[in-house]
Amino acid sequence: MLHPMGWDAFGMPAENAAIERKRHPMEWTYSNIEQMRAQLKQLGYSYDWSREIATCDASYYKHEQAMFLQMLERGLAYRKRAIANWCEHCQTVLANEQVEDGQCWRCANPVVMKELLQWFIKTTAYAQELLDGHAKLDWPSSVITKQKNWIGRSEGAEIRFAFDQPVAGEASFTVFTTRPDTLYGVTFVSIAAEHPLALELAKGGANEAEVRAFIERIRIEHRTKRDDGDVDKQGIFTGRYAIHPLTGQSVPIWIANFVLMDYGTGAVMAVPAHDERDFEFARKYGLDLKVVIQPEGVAALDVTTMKTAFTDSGVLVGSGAHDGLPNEAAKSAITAELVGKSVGKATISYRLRDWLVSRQRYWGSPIPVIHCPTHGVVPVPEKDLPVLLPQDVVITGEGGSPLARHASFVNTTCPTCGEPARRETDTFDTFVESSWYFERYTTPREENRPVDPERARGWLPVDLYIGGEEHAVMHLIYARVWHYLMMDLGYLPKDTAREPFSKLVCQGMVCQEAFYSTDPQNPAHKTWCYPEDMELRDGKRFTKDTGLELHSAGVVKMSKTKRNVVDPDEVVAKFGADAVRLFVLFAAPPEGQVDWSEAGLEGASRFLQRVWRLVRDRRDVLVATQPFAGGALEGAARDLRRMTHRTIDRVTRDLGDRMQPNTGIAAMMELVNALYSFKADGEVDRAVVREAIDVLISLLSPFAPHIADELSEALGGQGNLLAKGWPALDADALREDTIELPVQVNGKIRGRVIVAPAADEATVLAAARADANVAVYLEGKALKKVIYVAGRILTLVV
RNA sequence: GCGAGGAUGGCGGAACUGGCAGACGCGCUGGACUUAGGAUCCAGUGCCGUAAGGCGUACGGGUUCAAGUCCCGUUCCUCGCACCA
Repeated sequence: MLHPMGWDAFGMPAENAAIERKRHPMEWTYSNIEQMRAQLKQLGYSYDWSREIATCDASYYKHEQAMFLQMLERGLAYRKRAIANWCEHCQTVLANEQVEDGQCWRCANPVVMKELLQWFIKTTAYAQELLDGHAKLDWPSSVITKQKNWIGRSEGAEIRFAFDQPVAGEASFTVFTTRPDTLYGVTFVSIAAEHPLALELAKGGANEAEVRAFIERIRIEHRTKRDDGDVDKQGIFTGRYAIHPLTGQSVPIWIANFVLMDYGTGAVMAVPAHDERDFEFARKYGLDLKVVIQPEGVAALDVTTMKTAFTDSGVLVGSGAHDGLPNEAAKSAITAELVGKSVGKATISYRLRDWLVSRQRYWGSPIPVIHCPTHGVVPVPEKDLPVLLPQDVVITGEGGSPLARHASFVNTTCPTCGEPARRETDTFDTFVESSWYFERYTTPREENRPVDPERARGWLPVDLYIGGEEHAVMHLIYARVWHYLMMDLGYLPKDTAREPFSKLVCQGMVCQEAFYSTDPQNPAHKTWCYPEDMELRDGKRFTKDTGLELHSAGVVKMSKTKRNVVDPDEVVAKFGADAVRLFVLFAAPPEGQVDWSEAGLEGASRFLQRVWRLVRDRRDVLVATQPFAGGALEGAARDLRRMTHRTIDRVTRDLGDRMQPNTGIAAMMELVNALYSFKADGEVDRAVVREAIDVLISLLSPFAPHIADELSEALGGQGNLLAKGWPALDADALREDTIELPVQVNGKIRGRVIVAPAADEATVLAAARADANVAVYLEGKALKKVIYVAGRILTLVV
């Protein structure tokens, strides 16, 4: 088993700390690692620290630089212009979550959309494989669904429309549609403002200036306002027409703000009678509608009275030879007609975009390319890797990337011609590091390649991957793609498991109620308050320092920002690592959220103390007693031993396939309760108790390793408990002589009878009739039906 | 709007394939021991009822001898996507 730990250490938190605290990201990062490593060790996790990695170490990131160069060579990574959030004041690109109400999170200046040359990895090449791979995965269905939506496969057709006259040398353009069945209902076409031909269409026309202004406005507004969801539909007529590929009619070409350039072909055929967006647009601008699908069994649609587009299924009308066809069948029929006339074809479109991996930031792995005035983009030769991130920089957060101002980093020579050249100053998105760290864990000290292929294949795939559901799409898509890429680039053998994560469990967060106060001068600004800085007055909470009233933000994920955190060092000092571990495991099933509670923690601690006293109070007797070795038992001793072995069974399954440690802990608590109730009387009884306690200690050790080791030693155990192995289940001990069987009459429990577990129906029925209370309900009635589920229930119907 | 998941005592949660709803813990109530108890131990704790008994797994219906579990509809909550043609 491989149970490694490491540090995803590049990225914004360190860079922000550098800006705010005037500390170097490297120093800040490594001091955090030190502290967190100590905390994890204190909690007693069984990590293999010999495999520890930190992604900000050049010995790690140099391999992703090498892999990226391979991708570049094979065309799986490339550079193109793309639109990004840009703060003019800070001269930097912002992530979407750094844009607040259209303003920069740091300087509150407006954020604009700017086109920059950016680096991409071709995730779209794997769109279909990402979907097909889902069949092999034992993952939560919610995660699979999210990935499917993210990838967004849709089947449809590409259809070529000719221009009335060539535009910039082009005779035609192509649209993508999922509704070829509505093709005869096209009354206009819409193209994106970013479409290369958008401006060309208007050139020389009467309203060229207007169209130009419209395009400029939409290009800037387009993305920033998309978050609002409900942006008004806007468009402008280009003055030009397209020729319908089947009817030959002329339809006007519009530019519309809701058409996206980076999906499909950036142009759509508009069928306002059968598409909500086109309907809204057509009504706004007074464009024609044409009905080509009629619903069956209701009044015919009338374009003059329609209040909404008709998007359900029906039968084709006004569609030439296709009239009368159900619209589903018409999709392929019309596509076939298009193919026959060489003006279209069936195609599949995906929402998934290529992965933008460049960031104009300091704290990340440099992208290993050089820009030469003569030779353009030149990869850094592999022998020159890694491109080290320079340490001697000043980070202010303003004026763009510090790397761009670092002369000795930027100024270099072209590997091809040796002339002066400029080094790329963008760094990788941190999702790059997290996309292959699990591969690296298999052989973390390989010097000259990312992994040792044979050994990596041996370890992979990851049998059980545990992570938060927030990684459902981005990380878990990128990591799958990177694994495919490593296989396809030859870093892993061809027979390596194609999917990197077999089973995925999304664990819940640790949560606690968070409180904030608002400044009367500036009510929008929340100041979060630590629990120790609060005081209670008249049932309300106030801050100790400013005296402002506090408001609850509810029970939310612990975060330093919201100050609803607990210091692991403090709780470990107070309750011990074992109690903390036990509490977290007991409070909820793994996928559920844990609400932090001091009372719950005390409960866990109380249980451990109960176990401790159980051993301490009987220590001398226990040490002098050998555990029960087998043989006949009766009465309470037999019951206790059955309980012991049932607990082995339950805990084993709860830690295994069921993956429900909370119920396993409950089982151990029941065993402890039974041990407290048991009165040991005589040698055999004591042997059974000794066995039960030995078992309890072993079962407890994965949950509370420190106390388990301590107790084992107190009872004369030698060495590590782990070496002793897991307790063996004695199936014989589980057997019961008699059971209490509930008896129902007409669906209600009316009595219980004591019978042998395998008693036959006649015996059980006789016993039931003999039960006084059952007899009351059977009195004077004919027995219509008897249902006997052996070992479970007897139901009588009268 | 679309998609996914969920709703069980005062609280966190159990209940494995339809078969005794509420395991275990927290909290609460009473008692014991104690100078003391926020330690420990014992008892109780879904709701109504003195009891017998009745009612109970968001709400309304259905299938079944039997439903927290299966089916249909409704409400609410959480998450994701949100002009993707």
